[in-house]
Amino acid sequence: MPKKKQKPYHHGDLYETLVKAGTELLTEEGPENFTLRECARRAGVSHAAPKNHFASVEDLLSEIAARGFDQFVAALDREADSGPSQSPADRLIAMGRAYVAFARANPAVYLMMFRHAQAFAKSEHLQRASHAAWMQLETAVAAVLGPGRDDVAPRAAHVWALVHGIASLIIDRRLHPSIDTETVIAHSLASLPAAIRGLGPA
Amino acid sequence: MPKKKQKPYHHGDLYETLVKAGTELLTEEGPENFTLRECARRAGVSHAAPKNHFASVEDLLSEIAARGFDQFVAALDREADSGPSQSPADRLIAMGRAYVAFARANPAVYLMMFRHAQAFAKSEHLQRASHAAWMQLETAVAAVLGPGRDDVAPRAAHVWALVHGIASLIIDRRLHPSIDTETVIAHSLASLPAAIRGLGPA
DNA sequence: ATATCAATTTTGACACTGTCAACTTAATGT
DNA sequence: ACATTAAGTTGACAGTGTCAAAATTGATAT
Repeated sequence: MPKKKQKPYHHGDLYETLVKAGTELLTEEGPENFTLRECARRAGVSHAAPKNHFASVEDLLSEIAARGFDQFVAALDREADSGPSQSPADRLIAMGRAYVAFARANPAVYLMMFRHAQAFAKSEHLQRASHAAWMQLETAVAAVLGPGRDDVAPRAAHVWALVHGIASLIIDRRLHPSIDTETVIAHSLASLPAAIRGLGPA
Repeated sequence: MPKKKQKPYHHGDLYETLVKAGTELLTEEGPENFTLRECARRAGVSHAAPKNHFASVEDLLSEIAARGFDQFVAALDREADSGPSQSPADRLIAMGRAYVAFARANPAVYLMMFRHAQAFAKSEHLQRASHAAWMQLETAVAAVLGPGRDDVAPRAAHVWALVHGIASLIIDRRLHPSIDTETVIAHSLASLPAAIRGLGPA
């Protein structure tokens, strides 16, 4: 668990500086080239200085991921209500579009946000922020389903899986270049409301 | 590009031994703890011996991923025709179930199969095997859609995104423990045929 | 104001890693 | 039989995360 921000001593505010430098390094050089020592270099301190604020490199990445979730939730909230229509289905689709857009705009941070569970267990901030994102999704899905449904959670998981899958395939460049990304996003999201409502007792 | 398998010299067949040792190391210790030197150790050779067969650690991982794709395609083919029904929709759902099952059974290898695009460009085997998996999916989706559709590719991408998303969320333990995994899989896959067919000119 | 004290940072070290060059060993072809 | 080439070993280099000890800095108490 990273220490809480204290009063600035020598450096000023190394904790925040490291988070900022780390985020920049991550987005500029990619997750593969992320290095704690390079973060320290960019922050202008020695290689072992981060130890006082982050017990390990994982802790720094967890904090970066947690802040990614904060921005993520804010972005989805913003976009959900920005469209012309206000129907729950349209809101859900708008959120899905914002979800994928966020992932494409911040691929490296997005990857950190959805890494192995191990990092999640150790960071309170990350757990909290991640939970907030889930609640946001569950609420939107519940609105589409209407009252009296007992399967909100699995349906929300369905939505999450689809948008997460689209985002992941795009980020990792798994889709063949001949496939139009925007079409995939539009078609897939459009089918979502009907898909989660279910098609009767078939 | 890794060299082709030759006749055994000193070791016997180090190429194959390294692939096997690497796969075991990957599944036993996870991607984070994968090390070329540990592969060499397990193969009983010196730390630099792999250099003769794999120019870099990425090349070994690419070969492991390529073989994962081979098994993957075989497993999906097997499962697609194993069910009682033979309708295209049921076949697609069976393939989806097999997809997720494979990912859960081989999480580490699965991750390597869908990692950075960079590795894909360098390995012919990986490119070929990955392409075969895509063709397999496109064929199954085309059967569900029926003839005369010009949107097979984006619909196939939709299917891929959903199953990849489900598999990824499960592997990374992102779903809350209170959510029943099997229900999510069953519900999500069940909605797939109707979702990709589209719901008419709504 | 000065001395104390604790938080912060630096220095140096350790055990790792991937990769490379040079050397040694083994197998093959002629 | 011997030269050639492939395969494996040894040793090195730069770089990493983490740790312990030392040094430095700012705040605090006297």
